[in-house]
Amino acid sequence: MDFQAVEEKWRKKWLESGLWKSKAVEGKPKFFIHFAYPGVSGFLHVGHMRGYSYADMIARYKRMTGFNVFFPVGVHASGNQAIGFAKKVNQGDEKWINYLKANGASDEEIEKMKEVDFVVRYFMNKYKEYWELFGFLADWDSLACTVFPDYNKFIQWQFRKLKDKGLLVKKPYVAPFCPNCGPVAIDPSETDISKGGNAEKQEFTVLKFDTGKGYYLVAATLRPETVFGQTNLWVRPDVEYVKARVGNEVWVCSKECVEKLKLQREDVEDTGERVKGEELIGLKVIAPGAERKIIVLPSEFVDPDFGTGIVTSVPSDAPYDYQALMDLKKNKELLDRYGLREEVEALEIIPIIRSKEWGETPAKKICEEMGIRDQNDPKLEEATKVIYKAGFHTGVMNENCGEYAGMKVEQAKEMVKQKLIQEGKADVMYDLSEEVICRCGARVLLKKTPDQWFIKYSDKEWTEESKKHARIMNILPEEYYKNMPGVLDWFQDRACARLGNWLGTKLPFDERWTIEPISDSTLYPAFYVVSRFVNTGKLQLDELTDEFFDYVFLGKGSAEKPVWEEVKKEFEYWYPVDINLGGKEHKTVHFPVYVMNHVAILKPEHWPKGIFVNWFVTGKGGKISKSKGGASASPQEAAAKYSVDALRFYYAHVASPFVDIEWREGIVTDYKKHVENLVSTVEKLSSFNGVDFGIDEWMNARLDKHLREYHEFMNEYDFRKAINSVFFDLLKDLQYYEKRGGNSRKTAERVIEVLLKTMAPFTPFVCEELWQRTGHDGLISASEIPTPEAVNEEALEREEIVKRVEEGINNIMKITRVKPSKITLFVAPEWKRKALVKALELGSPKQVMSLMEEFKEHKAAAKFLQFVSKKYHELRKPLSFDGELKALEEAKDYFEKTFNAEVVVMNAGESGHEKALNAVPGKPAILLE
RNA sequence: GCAGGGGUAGCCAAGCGGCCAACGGCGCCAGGUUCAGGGCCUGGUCCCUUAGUGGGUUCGAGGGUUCAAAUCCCUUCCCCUGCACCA
Repeated sequence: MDFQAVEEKWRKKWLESGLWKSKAVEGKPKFFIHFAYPGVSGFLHVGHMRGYSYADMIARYKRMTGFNVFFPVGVHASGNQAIGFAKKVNQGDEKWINYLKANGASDEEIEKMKEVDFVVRYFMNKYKEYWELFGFLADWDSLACTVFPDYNKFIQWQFRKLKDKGLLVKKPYVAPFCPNCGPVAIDPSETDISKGGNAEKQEFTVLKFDTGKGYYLVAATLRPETVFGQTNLWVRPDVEYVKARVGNEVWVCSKECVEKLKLQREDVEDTGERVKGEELIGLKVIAPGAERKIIVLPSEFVDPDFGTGIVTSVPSDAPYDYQALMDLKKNKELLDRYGLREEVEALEIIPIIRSKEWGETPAKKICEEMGIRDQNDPKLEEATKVIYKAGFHTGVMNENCGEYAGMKVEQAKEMVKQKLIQEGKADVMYDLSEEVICRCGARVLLKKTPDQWFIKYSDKEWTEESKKHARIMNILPEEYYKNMPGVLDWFQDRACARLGNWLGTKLPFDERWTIEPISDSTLYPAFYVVSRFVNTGKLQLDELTDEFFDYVFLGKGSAEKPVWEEVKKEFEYWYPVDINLGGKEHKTVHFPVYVMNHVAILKPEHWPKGIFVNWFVTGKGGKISKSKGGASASPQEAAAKYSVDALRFYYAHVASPFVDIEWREGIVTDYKKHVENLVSTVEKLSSFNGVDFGIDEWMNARLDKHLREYHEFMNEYDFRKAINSVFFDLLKDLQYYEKRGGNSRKTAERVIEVLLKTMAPFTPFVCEELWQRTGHDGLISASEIPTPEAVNEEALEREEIVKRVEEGINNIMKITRVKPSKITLFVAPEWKRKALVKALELGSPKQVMSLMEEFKEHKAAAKFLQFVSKKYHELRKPLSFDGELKALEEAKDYFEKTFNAEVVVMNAGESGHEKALNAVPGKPAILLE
């Protein structure tokens, strides 16, 4: 079969059919599903298609089981990604342009991508193409984009609602900031930045050391509790330090530090005075907390770009300090130059914290253990981490730490810091743990915004209400359901808007601010209903007033135009959302705010009903990155290579949606074979032309069983199990059916119907094609999946007996290497059945042997009851003697043909043969001769 | 650190109190198929035993609950993910 041609054909037919269009139908059950729309972030790869495909599968299944389905899609373009892309094209960034070309962008398109608007439209259309390629029956009329004016109006309405409810607050905030681009996000995927994705914002305690000369030396530390062990200060002799006015004090620190401080507080001013590090050496200053005079010493490891450029030395607990001190003590020449020999030689380590593992002078211990060479040894970084961690969790403050003596470091840390700040001996500053460079090339620093807008997710009542609702939601997987209340509790206020030039919606009451990408994507499923009306020209942009949204979403006011009424009806029909599907990356970001915003703004009957979280497709050893990903994992290439059906089949079946899967070409190839197998199976079935006989009863019972299981599993969205039943198990059954001589046309037709319809949600193209080829009219996608008849359990059990006998004969033949000419099957006599039933009624194997009394007249009674007792939990109520006999008699021809031997069936009770005693109800004894 | 998830046979991966020596796939072994193009089918794949429905040792490690544990509880080791102006 030419899969690509078939796909093309049905894509077109589906589009023409309008099956994807959604309209409220009074009285018909509805199903609203969507996935968290992708951000404009480059081309997608096969990994992204996994989750999206799940949404389409569910939508298709629901559509084929009597639901009216709404499956809208959208694109998220807020933020600065598209801006960045346009900038790259403008700059002629070769890497980026090659990437665009490799993914099929034409020269004209690339030229046009100098415009941000075009970038957005280009990728939006691209994403839509992927979805169409994969056969989605999505409501294309509802397509929404977060930077389009209609969407903006909706978001502005939403933010006015939040503000009215007092859920927007302003407070100071410190965040990464680029001097050119404004606020940036630091995350490992490095969307906004080009370097430093793993940097963390750290809060330093700035210790102020009084020089007695009208200015302070300042040192930043992450370990304020170690102030008691300070022995000296470190400065770099070659660095020129700055005297800066901070409030009404004068601080001495590095130039870089002044720049950072300026971003974090308003009262910083460079006095223009400079002081060389050298000049500070030998100075005596008062160490805050320790309250004693310590000396300023030279060192090499101090980085003017980190902290304040001056370091307080705690050689007991800081490996760098310890090593620098040791180095200095050895360096007589240097000491003599500064005339510090005596004082430095007299410096002693002051133990202040003790821990089980590292004792009282951890820095010394670890430096010795790790064999640190000198203060420039890179291993010091690691040593510092180890000691910091151990000290923080297991450390206890020593007696020489005043009121903190005996206290755990974990506790003391914060208390010491607070006290120092209170007493005016310390302050706070923020710095990044490593260098961060913006996409534009500038250095990213931390900046304080005094009046940052936040959404007040910390609100107690709101959180509680949301948690309460989450409990009645259908959240998959189960672990996430259990986790959701915790996530909602953990979710604190979120900065929701940023200054500067970003794509997105302006805050309606303060247009300097652009709403940040997460915050403008919380209530948007509601907007899909509206966007359909806008896209089809039934609503004009200027009609999207607050009154309109109030009326449609909240039922407030009255319809100014008839179309308002219509939109409202649609909204009320489709809402709430049945499933919001998204990747696991949304677990602690999008989903909680999605729930909370619904709870805050909409009526309870419109709060979301379900969340479905899917995991990723990874490359070898990591994520397939869409920005770095090659064309090999592109949806188009994969589709051409394996067929879309094979890919969808792969997603649905290869593993649970709730685990990561590794993209392996060989595995996908297997699924392509399975699709081919589906085709050939249906072709074969079409040629069946016989009539029903015994085995058809079994085949039909199996079909019913598979159908029943299929629907059960699909209701839990367990695609893998559903497919196992209705595809893999069914094909096995079919093989067996043929082996047993089945060839009924009627049965074959039923198999075809069940197979194609149940598989249609997963492999829609090939099912549609085969449906047509087997002479059916209409779209299979628009048909109903059959529901099962009552399963004929007895027919199933009869065949199980036949299978057991066949297996038994094979076993015995193999072991004995006997090729029998006569096979005798001994059917367990009636009394054994009676005994078995009675035993099962006892409910436990314990008392089984007490039945001995009743059956003692039978020679095999003891042996049989022992067997029953032992296998108690495996045994089930047996078929009647006649039923078993019938099964074997019917299969007699089959056995004779298979084993080429005479087959005799008889009542074990009427045979004197020793083997006959082994007969068990449902499992005849076998004699080969 | 805080929060969450996980460790199952050579590998991937189901199972989550009895029907489990443990689904399925890959790999490997044997056999079949007038079979040559990343085929298909049958059987085997922890050890032993055997005219089949039997025994022993397994599900990171160590304890415990139970008539019964891969499955529940405790302790312990190891791995992964998230931690917020990122979608």
